[in-house]
Amino acid sequence: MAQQMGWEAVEHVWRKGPWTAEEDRLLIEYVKLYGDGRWNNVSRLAGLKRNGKSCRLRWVNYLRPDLKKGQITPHEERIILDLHSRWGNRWSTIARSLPGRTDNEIKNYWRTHFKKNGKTSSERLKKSQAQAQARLLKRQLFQFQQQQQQQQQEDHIDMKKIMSYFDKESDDRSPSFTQFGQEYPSTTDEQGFLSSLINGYANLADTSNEDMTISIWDDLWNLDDFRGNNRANFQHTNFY
DNA sequence: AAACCCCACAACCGCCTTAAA
DNA sequence: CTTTAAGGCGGTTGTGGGGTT
Repeated sequence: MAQQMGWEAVEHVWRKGPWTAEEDRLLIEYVKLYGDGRWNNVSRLAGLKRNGKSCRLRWVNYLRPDLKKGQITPHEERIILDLHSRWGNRWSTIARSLPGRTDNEIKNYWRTHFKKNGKTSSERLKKSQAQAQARLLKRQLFQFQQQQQQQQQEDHIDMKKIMSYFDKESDDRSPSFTQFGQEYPSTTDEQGFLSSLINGYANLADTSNEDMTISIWDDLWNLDDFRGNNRANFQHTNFY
């Protein structure tokens, strides 16, 4: 074909589509011999008619031995929801918190289980997002409280003060971190993040759907854990 | 039985960043 | 400093299997 058209210089017509067992075997063999990397060498050294990108993707998303097989667990799902509420579609960032899961897997999971639900039931999606947001906010507030308690209790800050701030009907909700004490979060990014959480709480508190609000906060109390060793304290911490 | 639809996930594409030459 | 190859990332599409009509 190439010769017929005078394209002798064309070296490869890369194979595309689903990988065969034989191709997988060749790729695994290549990684055994040369390590993972230099993916553009695979076709030459392993005899695979796949381009480097395709090989890398196949290895990273499917063949890597440290991949976790099987369904996403409820615990992993909560992590995905939490982190997605924090980071948005930064799938690789989210994947770093889920050992053995790939960004592609998490991305697909999110799209099929949550984004799709939004099409058929926007309420369900909103609730899911609100749940994740509320969960994250609560965690942050709890951690904040813990930190403050460790810092010599000099400011006598407690969560009731914070929550009374949130509960104000005032429009004056622009968060001022000095109200919560000093130096948390420590970076500008984190300050922005916590600021958004505070606004998020305000939105939750403003929701007109009382059932949804109750449901969201009910769910919070039923979390298995967000970190096992904090659970007991967490359950006895009244954030209202 | 066959046509159609839906879902889950694998794979590709294009763009961006990084590192090496 | 510039160029280029390689890798990484997020969005999108393709594919196969199972269920429904």
